[in-house]
Amino acid sequence: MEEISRRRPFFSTAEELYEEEYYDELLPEKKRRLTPEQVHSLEKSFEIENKLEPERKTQLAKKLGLQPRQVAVWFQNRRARWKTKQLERDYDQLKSSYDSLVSDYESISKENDKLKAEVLSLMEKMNAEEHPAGESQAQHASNPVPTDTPPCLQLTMKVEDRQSIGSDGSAVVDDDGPQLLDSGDSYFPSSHYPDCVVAVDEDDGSDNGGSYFEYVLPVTEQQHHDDDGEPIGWFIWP
DNA sequence: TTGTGTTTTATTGCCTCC
DNA sequence: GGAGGCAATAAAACACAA
Repeated sequence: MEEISRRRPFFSTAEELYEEEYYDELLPEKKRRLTPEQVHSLEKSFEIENKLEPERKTQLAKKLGLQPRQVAVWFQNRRARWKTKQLERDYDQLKSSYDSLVSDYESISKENDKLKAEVLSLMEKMNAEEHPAGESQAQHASNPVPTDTPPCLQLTMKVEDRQSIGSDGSAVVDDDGPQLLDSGDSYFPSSHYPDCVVAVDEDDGSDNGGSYFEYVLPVTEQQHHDDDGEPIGWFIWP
């Protein structure tokens, strides 16, 4: 390349080794740090343009009293340092974005849990109003699901049971219950429960790769249907 | 003073572009 | 095929604690 060969010859005699002038002159192979002025000038030039055209390289080298090769090497190393710093900056930025997303997710998740609890409590309250205490105490004691509970509500309870016993995400809602017919995105066998609307949470957070029924709710006569007559949208509670 | 970690300068080898 | 860029690496220079 353009580098002038400045390799130091082997010293043949001790005299040569100790000859001050000779040593100083022929030692450039030994690394010399650039002066602060040289570095400052190179930095300024780098700020303007981090790539070096041959003409600029020659000019800079002449101006700073360096070999063009040294200038080229300095730019090379400077680009490498810049790249490293840039990677660190990118990493920090991504990390803070990620942290912020996690925080958002956590607060939304809490809000979601709160709303779920609210829905369940309202459902229980409604159930209690429909079936006042004492109406069928014995039955309630032995079976938490009243026989006259609408099919949708019964299924809801089964689903809750499935969740509470820590199912591993099997596609079967209940061993004795209806097998799931839908091989698509939802596990809900809607053909078995034509009067129900299902709110499905696609990701239950358990990483089991499946969906489960958050809520299964009966639909009133004011329900909305799509063109095929299937119930759509959220339920309207009676 | 010395051992050790970091920074800076320089080399090597490979790759791409003209 | 030569020039120049980059990644990996070596080695000198430097900083700093013990």
